[in-house]
Amino acid sequence: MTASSSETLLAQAQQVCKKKGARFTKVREQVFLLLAKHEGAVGAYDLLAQLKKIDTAAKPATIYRALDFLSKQGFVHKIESINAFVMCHHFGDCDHPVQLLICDQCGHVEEIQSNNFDLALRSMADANGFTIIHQIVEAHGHCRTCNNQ
Amino acid sequence: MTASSSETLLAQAQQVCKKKGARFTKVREQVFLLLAKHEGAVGAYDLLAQLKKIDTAAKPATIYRALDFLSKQGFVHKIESINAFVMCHHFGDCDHPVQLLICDQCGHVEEIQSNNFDLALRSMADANGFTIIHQIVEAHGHCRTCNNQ
DNA sequence: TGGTGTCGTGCTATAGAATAATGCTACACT
DNA sequence: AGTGTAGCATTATTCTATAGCACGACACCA
Repeated sequence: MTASSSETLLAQAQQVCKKKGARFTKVREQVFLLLAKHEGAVGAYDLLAQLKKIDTAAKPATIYRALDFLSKQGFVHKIESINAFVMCHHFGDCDHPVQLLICDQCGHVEEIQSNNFDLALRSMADANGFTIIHQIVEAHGHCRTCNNQ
Repeated sequence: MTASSSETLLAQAQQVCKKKGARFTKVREQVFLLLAKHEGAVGAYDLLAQLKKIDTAAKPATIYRALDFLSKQGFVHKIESINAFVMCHHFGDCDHPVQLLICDQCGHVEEIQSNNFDLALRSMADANGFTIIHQIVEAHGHCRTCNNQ
């Protein structure tokens, strides 16, 4: 993730927030940028360490609140299986359910979208009388690059 | 989960271990039984508290090692999104990928199986040159019972 | 029957992840 | 300027998970 493209992302995010009337405060922007600049997933405390470099007063709650906000806006996703966070590059129209491919070798995270997949899961749930509110789909394995080595 | 059916499960698990030459030790059995008797998901430290009643020397590592073993045998599944563990009732033939429906209201966990679903995920991964080793599919929402209330 | 290696365990400590509770502050709206 | 909501700082604490090391049990083979 280059600096310029993270600036672009930031601008987009600012637009989205403005439209929704959400307050994109300084801390939230800082955390957003840290995530945008970071290739792949980052742990909350890693982020905290980075944030502390520019804001010495930062504490765990600082990070978690920011991440909470960013998640709600759909800017970042939490990866439950590794307790880490990753920037979402499709936001704006980002209510979509998320499916993640996580490379255990290089740490790369690929976000994919499949309505079919979502439908399949929902219909299975339906058959059980179950109503889905939130779904977590995370596949671990080896990415293309690592496969070819 | 009644006592008798957990005994039945235990017997089945013992069979499986014998066949594979895996050592189903006392600690592992105790944890297995605790899980079998527990309806729904349990946290590791909850389990630890229960285990301590029959084995005062038990420590976190005791539980985690046992859970690790039981997971590898396919007897229990970890629910990544809530950091908890749940007994699998299909073992024996339990190499199957797991899909879980987790009721956020009553805590009930339903395990479902769909080869189609698995195939859909794999083909999507394939399209990205990604090889899946392990998959996590967890849907949160409301179960049939809670929906009808 | 004793030697040897592997696997399991006990134990201590510590790392890592997340939230609770409280009171203060900044900002938007009127 | 007044008021309410949302955000924030701070401290402490809870919950989750693993590292590292020494000891013991057991299987296997000679």
